[in-house]
Amino acid sequence: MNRPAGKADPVMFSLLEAAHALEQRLESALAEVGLSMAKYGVVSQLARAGQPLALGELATRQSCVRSNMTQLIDRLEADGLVRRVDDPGDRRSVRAAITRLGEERAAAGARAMKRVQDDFAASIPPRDREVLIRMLAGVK
Amino acid sequence: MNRPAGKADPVMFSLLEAAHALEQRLESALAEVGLSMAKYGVVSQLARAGQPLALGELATRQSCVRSNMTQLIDRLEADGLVRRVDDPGDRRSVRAAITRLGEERAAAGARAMKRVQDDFAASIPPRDREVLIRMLAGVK
DNA sequence: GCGGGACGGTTCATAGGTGAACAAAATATC
DNA sequence: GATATTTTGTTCACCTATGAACCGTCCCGC
Repeated sequence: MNRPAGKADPVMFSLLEAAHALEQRLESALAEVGLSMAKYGVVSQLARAGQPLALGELATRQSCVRSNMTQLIDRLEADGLVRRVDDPGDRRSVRAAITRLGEERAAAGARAMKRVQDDFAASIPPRDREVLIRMLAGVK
Repeated sequence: MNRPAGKADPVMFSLLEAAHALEQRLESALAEVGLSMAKYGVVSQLARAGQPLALGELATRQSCVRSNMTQLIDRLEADGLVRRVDDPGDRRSVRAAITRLGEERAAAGARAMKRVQDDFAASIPPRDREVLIRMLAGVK
């Protein structure tokens, strides 16, 4: 994202840089199957749910605001990965239904994610794993 | 950023979540002095440089593309924290000069950053510090 | 000296994110 | 049952970021 620069304590910035590098790797792995992190989040959520989900529900699950989900679903709909469907039980609500193509992309995306993840796991010495988990939990 | 969700390996996502939480804390600490991470990066760079810097140079230092710096400087100029000045030696070049107000904000931003940083450092057991540094370096 | 790159900044389209304001619909509350 | 409140999605304005296209300027090689 940016270079806060300066001498500063290197640990915090190392953490931010490492996370950023990791995000870049995930983004480019997903890009190969025509997805972004944001889009993958939604289609994988829908694929796992096995049924259409309300936009507000999706926003909650992806921890973002509703207006963001509106736009994201606009783009996913334009990509043909998702369809907006009415909720017969609540006329305010709009639900997102995954398409066949969306399911295929979600599956391909999951494989791409797994490759990066395995790669990452392999770069962490098993001995250090617990230490890392413990420290990261403390940051939240 | 988003919730990749699923069971998945928790370590990678813990790292991403921790970094995200940290970024949020930095953003809100800076927001109290009217800055964002992006803006702080530029004004602190200029304050440290002690002289106007070319936009391309700033973009390189902040690791972003030049078009992004153009817009960021637009906003900083609107905020009155920075001024565009000509480079007498190269008529293509545009340099950013920090204003008095910009210097004040940079200083206030640095204090805000330091608070978060100290807070973060305190949450890392000194014993684990080296382990964390080593692992994060391996992720790059 | 001049023609062709290389370089520097801007503009535009696109993507992803936020928060405020809004209309329509669903619920409470009385 | 009529009124007030909450909830839902959208729209809008804004911020940050990228990459392509563009234009003016600089500089190199000939």
